Amino acid sequence: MKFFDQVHLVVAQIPAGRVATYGQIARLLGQPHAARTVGWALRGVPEGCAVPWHRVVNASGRISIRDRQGISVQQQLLESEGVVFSSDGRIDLNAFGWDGLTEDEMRALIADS
DNA sequence: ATAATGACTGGGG
DNA sequence: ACCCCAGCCATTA
Repeated sequence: MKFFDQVHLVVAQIPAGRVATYGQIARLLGQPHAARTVGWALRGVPEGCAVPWHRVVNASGRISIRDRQGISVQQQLLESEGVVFSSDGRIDLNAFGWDGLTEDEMRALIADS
């Protein structure tokens, strides 16, 4: 299984109303320095795909998309799930951050496919 | 096989 | 707290 697929698998575990960071996903997959690659993996997620790509933001609680279009789209999706953005466009990770998965849960997840 | 490409990060200034 | 910069890494536009 490719790294990208594993990324999609993990991201699919993030519950609505919660957010994770690129680095966090990378660490869960045992590649603590592949945060950029995680972003790359999400960039190509098709529109109707089940992967909740919008629930991933950067370590400072901000949206990392380049164009304004995408930013508003992601922010809108998150707000519709109850995630609150501060006036400067930041999310309080202490309040909305995802706990992640235990090592056991991770093993079970990667086991299939 | 090589080089280029980022939706990243942590540390320093 | 903010900006800049040097690592980092799977994939291949």
